[in-house]
Amino acid sequence: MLDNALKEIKRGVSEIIDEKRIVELLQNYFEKGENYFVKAGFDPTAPDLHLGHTVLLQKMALFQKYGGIVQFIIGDFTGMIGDPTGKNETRKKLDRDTVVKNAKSYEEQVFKILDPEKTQILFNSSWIEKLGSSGMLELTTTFNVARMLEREDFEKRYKSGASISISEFLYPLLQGYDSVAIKSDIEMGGTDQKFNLLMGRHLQRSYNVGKEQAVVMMPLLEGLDGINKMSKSLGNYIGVTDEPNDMFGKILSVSDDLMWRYYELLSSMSISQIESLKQEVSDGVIHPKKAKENLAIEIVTRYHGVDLAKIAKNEFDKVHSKNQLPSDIQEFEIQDSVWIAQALVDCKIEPSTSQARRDIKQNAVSVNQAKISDAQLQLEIGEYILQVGKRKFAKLKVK
RNA sequence: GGUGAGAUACUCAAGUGGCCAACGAGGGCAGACUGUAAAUCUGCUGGUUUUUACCUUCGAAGGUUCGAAUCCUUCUCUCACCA
Repeated sequence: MLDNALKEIKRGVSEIIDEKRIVELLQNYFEKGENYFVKAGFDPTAPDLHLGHTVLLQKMALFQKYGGIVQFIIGDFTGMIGDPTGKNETRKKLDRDTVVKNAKSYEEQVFKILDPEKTQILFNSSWIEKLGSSGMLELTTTFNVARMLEREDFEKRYKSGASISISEFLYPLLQGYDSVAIKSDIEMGGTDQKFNLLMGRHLQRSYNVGKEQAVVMMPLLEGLDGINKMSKSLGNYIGVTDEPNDMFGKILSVSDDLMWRYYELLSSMSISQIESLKQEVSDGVIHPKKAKENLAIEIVTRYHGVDLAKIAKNEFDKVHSKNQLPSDIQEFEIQDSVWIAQALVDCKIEPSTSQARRDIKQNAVSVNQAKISDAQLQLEIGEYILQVGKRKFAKLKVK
């Protein structure tokens, strides 16, 4: 029982610090039914979760299955500083309404994975603001600059002479102080958070909390490009609120290699099942596309339900495999006859008439399923299906 | 505080009076090929129904010039070295 739980927990993790402690917690749960706290911190802005975040969330959900109470911390105070990356400037404090609104939005997304019954949503301003200036000062005495500079990001910037703001030193300290305030038993985060996560242990010791949190680090999921980590700013992400069709298409567009990575970190299939699937694919028994489809269905089902997932699959086959039109095309209406390039812009499938001209020249534009080559074409009164490339469609009615 | 260097399109980065809507790379888009991809090859990548043309763009504002991303002045911001 315990062995199995531990094995499940260790799946896909990149590093665990103080595994003994986790075993202890699990043991207490199995023997005495005791719960424990699992902490994870999130930025208060833009609650737009993508599958990269869900790697962490799914692991948190697993802890919930084995007695963990998740402490979901919204860093509304630390958000003002911003996690040091060198680029972040001090940000404005979000007003209460915005914070509350963002928190709501987090809940909607997060509870697709986490069990609401076993989740506490907490705001770190509620205890950090109580610290006051003397408390803050006390906090700074627990650590020294030399060690702070060990943090990879600081070290690089220090060596290269780039600027490091004093306030940035406060970020790891305050985030670590969260662990003191809420007495977490385990803290979870991405591998890039190692320094901050360890800070929690350090501060729990300094403040005599009576326990030191174990740390579980999850790898950063690669984005659709297969190279960079998944992030919104790089545009290589699959959002948990993406439409079923988009979500399905994005997963299917992932490379074959990356597919296995996604299987490991996102699928609920066991490692051994994945291994045998992998074998079957390399033996040619199962087509890689089939394997990818199954993954896509599993993930879309998780966020949208089985019915929409099936529809998304059919839709994808229709458009990409059979080259038919999607069933749901946006419709537009225009008065009088229009120039084709202008029509494409008006239907929002081209950004400018210049771009439209180029695409027509490149044989990328179809009207009613037939490629066109005349950039001067006028659309007279009637109904048209316009298409640019493989993915952009619009239905146009000219009156 | 002093001295020096720099700011060019989505990003990096050439260009130092006209041949510049601006080399090159990455990214993106499109075509071919596919399994949906990836890889590969090819084309495009500021805007505009004057498309072998016109308009706007090289940190900002002025100026010199027939002509400025390029020269001059001021300003803003970044960076380096010294104190």
